[in-house]
Amino acid sequence: MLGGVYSPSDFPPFAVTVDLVVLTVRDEALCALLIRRGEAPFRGRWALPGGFVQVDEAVDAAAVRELGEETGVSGLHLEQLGTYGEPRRDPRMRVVSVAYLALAADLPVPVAGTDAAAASWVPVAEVGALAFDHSRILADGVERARAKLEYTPLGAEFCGPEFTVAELRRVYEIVWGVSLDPRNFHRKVTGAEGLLVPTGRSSSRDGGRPAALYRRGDAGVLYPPLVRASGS
Amino acid sequence: MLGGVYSPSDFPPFAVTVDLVVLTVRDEALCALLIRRGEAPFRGRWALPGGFVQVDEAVDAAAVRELGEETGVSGLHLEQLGTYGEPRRDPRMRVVSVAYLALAADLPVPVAGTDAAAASWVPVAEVGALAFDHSRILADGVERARAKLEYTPLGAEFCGPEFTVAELRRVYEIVWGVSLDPRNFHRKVTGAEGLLVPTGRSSSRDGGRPAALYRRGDAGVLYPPLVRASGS
DNA sequence: TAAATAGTGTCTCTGAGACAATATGCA
DNA sequence: TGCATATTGTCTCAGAGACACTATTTA
Repeated sequence: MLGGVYSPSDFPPFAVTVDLVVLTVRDEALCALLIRRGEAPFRGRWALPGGFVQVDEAVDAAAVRELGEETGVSGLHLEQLGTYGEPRRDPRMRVVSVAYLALAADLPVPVAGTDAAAASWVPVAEVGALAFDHSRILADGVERARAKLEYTPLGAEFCGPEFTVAELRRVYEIVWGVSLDPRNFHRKVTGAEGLLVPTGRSSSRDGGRPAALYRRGDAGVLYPPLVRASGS
Repeated sequence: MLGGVYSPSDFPPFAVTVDLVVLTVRDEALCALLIRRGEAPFRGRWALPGGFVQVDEAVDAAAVRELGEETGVSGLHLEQLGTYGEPRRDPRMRVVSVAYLALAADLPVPVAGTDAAAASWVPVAEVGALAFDHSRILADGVERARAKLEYTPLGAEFCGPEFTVAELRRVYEIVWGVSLDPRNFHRKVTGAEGLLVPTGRSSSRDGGRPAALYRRGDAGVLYPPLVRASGS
C-alpha cells in the first residue's frame, strides 16, 4: 500500500506509548530510572517509566511530559531512541512504544510522581529481566549513551551545573567501563572547542590541588571526538 | 502515568504507518524514491512510499514488506530513522509514522507495485515540498545517510554487486557533495579492514588502466572511519 | 606515442597515548 | 614536609591530506 492512499475506515487501531530510558551516574555506577510494577502483567517486575500518548499530544511532547512527571526535572537532554512495535510485546493489546533516552545529573531522588509505584535508580549492571521488552530498550539506550559520549558533549549532562575535569572524566570512565589517563583527558576536553567554560575554583575533597570548575559550553558536537578504544 | 499501568479501555486509538526514505545514486545524483499521490489530501504532490502497519505485523516487518512492494527488491539495508507523531501531521486522523531509511544500488526502475500511483527516482536536490511532513523525514534520512557513510561500510550499498574503487568514490562524492582525492581514497578504502573483497578486473570505460573489481566485505563498522571535512 | 585512469610512495601535520615534570592545595 | 590531585609539557606513533610518480590500458 502506498503512503496516504487510505481512508479512516481501513486502519487497524493501535495504542501508542512512550518509554523512557533515563540514565544518571551516581555512586560510581551508571544507573537507570526504573519503576516497580504494581499490577499485572509483570506485577512486581521492574519496568521503564512511560505512559500513553494523549490524543492531542505530539509523541515527543508526551516524552517530555512523562520525564517531568517522573523526575520532577525539565530541560534535560531527551532524544528518540527507537520505536518498538512487535505485535505481542504487550500481552493485552497492540501497543507501539516510542522509546526516548534522557541523560540526567545525579538527581536528589526520583519523585514518586503522580503514581503510587515506587521509582528508583538501579545500576544498569544489576538490572535483571524487565517487564515487556524493556530489557532490550534499556540495552539500546545504554549503548546509545555510550556512543554519544564519543562525539557529543553529552557527558557533561551527567554532571551538575558546575563540575571539574576529574568529575567529567569519572563519568566517562563509569559509562564506558574503562580507565582514562587524567592528563590526556584533561588536555583533550579543555582543548575541545565549546565544550567547557571556565569559572572559579573548587573544593579539594581529601587533599590535592583544587580543580578548576567549568560549566557546559554550547557546542553541539565534540571536536575532536573522544574515542573509545577502537581498532588499534 | 507510569508504564503499563492501564487498561484497554482508556487508550486513545492511533493509526500507525511506516514511511520509507529509499535512497540511491544514479545519473551522478543522490535520488530518493517518491510516489505521486493520486488522492486528497495532497493530491498530485510527491510523497514518500509507505503504508499501514497490519494488526498482526511487527512495525519493522511492515517496513520490509513495503520496501519489497515498492522496489521489488529484498535484502537491502533498512534501519529505523525516527518516529513522527505530531497530532495533525495527517489532516484526516491521528497517525503516528515510523520512518525507515533504505539504501539501494541503482535499481532498474521503480516497479509500479501494487498501486496505481506513479513511483520514480527524484534527485534530492530537486525535490520540492512533499506531502504531510515528508520533507522533514526525507531531510532527516539524507542527513542520516551522509553521516553513516563516515563510519559504516554502507557506501557500498549504493554500488552493484561488483564495483571499482572509483565507483565507490563517486558515491561518496555525490552523497557528500565534495570531491575526494582519488589516491588517498584508494589507500583508505583498500586499507580498511573487511570493507572490500578483491575479485578479477574491470572494464576501462574510455581508456585508462582497468580498475580492480571488489565485492562488499562483511565489516559492520568502518575502521578507520572516512571523515568528512570537519573542524580543521 | 599521447591521453586517461589506476594504484603506490613520500612528506608533513595533527592528534592520541605514554609518561615526566611542575603546581597547589591539605594533614 | 609529605601526600594527593591538578595541570602542563614532551615524545612517539598512526593516520589524513597533498602530491610526485609508476602502471596499464585505449586511441
